[in-house]
Amino acid sequence: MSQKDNRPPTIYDVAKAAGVSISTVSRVINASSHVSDPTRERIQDAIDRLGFVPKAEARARAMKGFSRIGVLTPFFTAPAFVQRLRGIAEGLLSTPYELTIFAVESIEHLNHYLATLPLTAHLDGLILLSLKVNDQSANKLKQHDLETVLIEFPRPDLNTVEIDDLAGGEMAGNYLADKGHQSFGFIGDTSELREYTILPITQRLQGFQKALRERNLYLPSEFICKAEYDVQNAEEKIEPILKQKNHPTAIFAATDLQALGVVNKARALGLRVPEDLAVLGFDDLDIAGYVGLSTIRQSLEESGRLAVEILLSRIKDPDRPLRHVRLPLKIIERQST
Amino acid sequence: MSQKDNRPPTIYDVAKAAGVSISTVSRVINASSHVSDPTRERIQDAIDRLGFVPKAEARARAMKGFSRIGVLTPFFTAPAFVQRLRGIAEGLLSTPYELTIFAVESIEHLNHYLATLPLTAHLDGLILLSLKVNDQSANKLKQHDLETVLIEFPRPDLNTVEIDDLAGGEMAGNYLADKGHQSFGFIGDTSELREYTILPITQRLQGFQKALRERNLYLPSEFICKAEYDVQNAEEKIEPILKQKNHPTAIFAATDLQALGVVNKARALGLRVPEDLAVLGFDDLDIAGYVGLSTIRQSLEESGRLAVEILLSRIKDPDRPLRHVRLPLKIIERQST
DNA sequence: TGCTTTCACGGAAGTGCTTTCATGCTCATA
DNA sequence: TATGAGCATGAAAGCACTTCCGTGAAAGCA
Repeated sequence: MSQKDNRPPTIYDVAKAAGVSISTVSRVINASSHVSDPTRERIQDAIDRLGFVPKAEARARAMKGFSRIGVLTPFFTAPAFVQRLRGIAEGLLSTPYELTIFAVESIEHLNHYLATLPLTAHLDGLILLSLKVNDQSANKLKQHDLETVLIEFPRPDLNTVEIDDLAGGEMAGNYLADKGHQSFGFIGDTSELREYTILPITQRLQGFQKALRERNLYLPSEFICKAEYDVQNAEEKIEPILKQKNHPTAIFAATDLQALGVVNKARALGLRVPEDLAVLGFDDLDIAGYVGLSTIRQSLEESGRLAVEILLSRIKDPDRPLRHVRLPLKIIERQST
Repeated sequence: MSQKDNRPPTIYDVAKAAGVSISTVSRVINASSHVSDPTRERIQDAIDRLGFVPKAEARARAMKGFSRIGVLTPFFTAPAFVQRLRGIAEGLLSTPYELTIFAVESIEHLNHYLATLPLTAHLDGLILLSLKVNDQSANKLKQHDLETVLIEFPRPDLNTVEIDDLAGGEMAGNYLADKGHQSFGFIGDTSELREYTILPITQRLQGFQKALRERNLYLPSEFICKAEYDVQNAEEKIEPILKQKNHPTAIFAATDLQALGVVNKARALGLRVPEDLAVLGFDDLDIAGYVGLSTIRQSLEESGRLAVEILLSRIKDPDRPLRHVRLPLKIIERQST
């Protein structure tokens, strides 16, 4: 019995017990591969037998960062956030970084997070999804050297991943006009509910109007409609418009969920989609593919992956310049137009 | 400028700034005597100025009462996991607990997590989503006193939240038979792809068959169909069945995504849903509501909330007995049946 | 004045871990 | 047969501290 008195076992004891070097033990404790199965097993065995627990303090010392990246997200009720999150998780998959999610549910909550996370959360990096960052918070982040990437919120002094909502609106207008439509409608969501998120429907609408205007087409204000970000509410709000005898023949919805509501209601009213009514969404959620909705793809997963990429590259080398990536948009034509 | 870039200051930085050796700084930090007053003051000054916090201490503090709960999930590609996660996040919202997500992508990966997380992750609790836990891993969890809740995997020695898939299948059978159907089909997913997850379609199928048998109805094996967990693949796989002249009039899909594929394909083939073909799904994903799919609700969010509740109550009082909750299922009738 | 104490302080050796680099090994390729 | 690619492994160099030991100078005592 070569037990070291009654002191807690160290990695050396484990190594000796398993007949390997401490490096190899460290490898099996951490995710690293490059350890053969039999060896790994022997080591696991020794760990269990000795009741070895790595001392957190020693680890902290030896390790560079915390291996933690945090994501601040409006409470993920919306599919768009989920898909972005998926991209983030995917990007982090082959890295040693942990993914910790902080759900934001009010603007105070957000600002509280932004004030305290850099100090107490022990993060190497932070990604914010569609959240407003004011000057004060931004300074705090920079002051504490917490690398940050903003998705879907512009800020010259922080890394950002954005899309061009105005251009997206224009694409929609041009696309529908090219299809020969003459009368249009728009449905967007009322984002006033949440002051801390931004859902830039206004810009999408402006782009849409701009494209139409340039072709001498017109979007009547009575065909502009706002609804909550939700299928059912969109169904209700669009109903009076679709019931008019000369309803628009093409509707651009600022989000896929609302586009789906429009399609549902149209069908329920006996309108054929796309023959009687073309519907174009925005986002390209998974669900758009499932139900054959034409839409403008904004590469949600990609935005997450990209944010991770930017974050990790800056963590690795803080001297890299800030990046402001604008993701391309693309019309995905399916069966609703 | 002798600034150490952006890295947090170390004891060396303080020593240099105060013009002393690190030993002396260490003495000051640890309140040891044998330091002259002027020197002590100079050092304190430097400490304050640099905002020095001993790293190990910081780490230890961070990990002390961790307030961290981890979720192991098959890489959240499937909406069902997302909804469970949503329930978990919701349950954690008003608590001081952080939510850290560990995405599992292979069985080795899972077992590695199970072997090392109890040691190094500093978690107060762990929730596993639809993941297989073997005896060895379970022992490890218990041995390290890591409170654990399993969702959708049965184990008498750990807390569990489950549903009764067999009963769910029976509900489907009874429901469709009550509607007067005489000929049935089934589509389920091939979960062989991922040995680490469990998608208990077999039981759903068995329950379905059982209910039908008890009414002297029959599910022909040529109408049992397996597809990947995916809308498009379901569309493809169900096509030959729907094309037969006496195709079934009711199809039970073991998951909503596949149900949706069936509905899509049926419509594409000119069949009316539900007049010519009734389709019943399983899960009640958000999307089921969006597209009017009848389904069997398994309260995905609720499973997450419940898991959190169980976990927190056991963390608070480890003497509470293990819990094995079985969530009720409910038929949600919409437009596809 | 000479000698021991005392005490502030620096040097350097641990501490328990991670990580980089070097090495030998086995296969597959030229 | 030479070559190298890939991988499991060990040796050793950190990491950010603590602590032990030793030194020189001031202080105390005769």
